[in-house]
Amino acid sequence: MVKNCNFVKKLRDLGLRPTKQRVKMCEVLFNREKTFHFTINDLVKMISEEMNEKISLATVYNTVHAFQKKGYLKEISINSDKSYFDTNTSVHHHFYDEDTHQLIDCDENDIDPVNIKKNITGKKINSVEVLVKVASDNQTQK
Amino acid sequence: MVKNCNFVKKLRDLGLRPTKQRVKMCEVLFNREKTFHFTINDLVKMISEEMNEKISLATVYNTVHAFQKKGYLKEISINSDKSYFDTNTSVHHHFYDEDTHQLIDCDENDIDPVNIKKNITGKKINSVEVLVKVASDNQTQK
DNA sequence: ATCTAGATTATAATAATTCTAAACTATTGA
DNA sequence: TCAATAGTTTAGAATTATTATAATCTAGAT
Repeated sequence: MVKNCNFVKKLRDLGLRPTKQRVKMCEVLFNREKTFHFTINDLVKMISEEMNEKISLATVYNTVHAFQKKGYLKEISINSDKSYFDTNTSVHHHFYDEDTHQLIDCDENDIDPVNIKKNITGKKINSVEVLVKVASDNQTQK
Repeated sequence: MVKNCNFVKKLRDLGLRPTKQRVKMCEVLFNREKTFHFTINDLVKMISEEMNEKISLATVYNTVHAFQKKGYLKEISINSDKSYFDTNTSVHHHFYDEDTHQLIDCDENDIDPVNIKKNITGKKINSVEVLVKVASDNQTQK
């Protein structure tokens, strides 16, 4: 458990002003045992459930993007009508359940390191993401 | 090069009525040497350039989704404001250039097979996609 | 305490996609 | 061959996620 004052420090270290909205969002996102996945909509709901006052939608977007840019959140590559974010910023991969639209973390034991043998001149690799799409075994392919 | 009549047969085999819109879209998508990536918007442009009459946007969406469902097109998992499709339906992976927003195919020599050691009970693996995000080497991380 | 750059906010704007319901057409079978 | 019909196409409206705007507010510096 990280205390509020630590979020203030953390935000300062990232070069972000520790406004009360940002600190609150840190609490909601990072003050927990386990990392998790969320959409902006999920987050807005979580915030309104844990708060008296609300945070404007625009601020939620701005702050999530600011956190992402600073490497404090990760965006996950799924083709979806909405964006998914992950509070687990370590290198790891995902299963995506096409029936329930749920994301499941892989840990390092689930997938062997991916060996990239191609490289593109003048470009550096920023990330390597594996997405394993799964669906119910018994249903016909939809 | 596949001739039109073959697209008619192909569509029938897939259980899709060979309407003139669908045949036209087959020509635009599959009547070429190389596979390629596109967004709906790209495709609409390509169609209008290659045709006198236009195909309604709704039909383009419907048909792309029908082709995808039948395995005649693949959707690529990128987080983006728009969906990317691929006429190459074989198992292969992608580089994504974050500077230019271009997708580049990997062939089987570029990335070793991904070894998935986890399995989720009752679920079967539908696809395994690797996305390698690259960006200019000399620029500061944005 | 005051100033100011950076943040927050409500709302409008944008853009991709889906929905709707009417018109159209490929196929079936009489 | 032709009418019936189920499946398609269509224009436009509706929906949804996201971004832009511009006024107000505030954290941090002086």
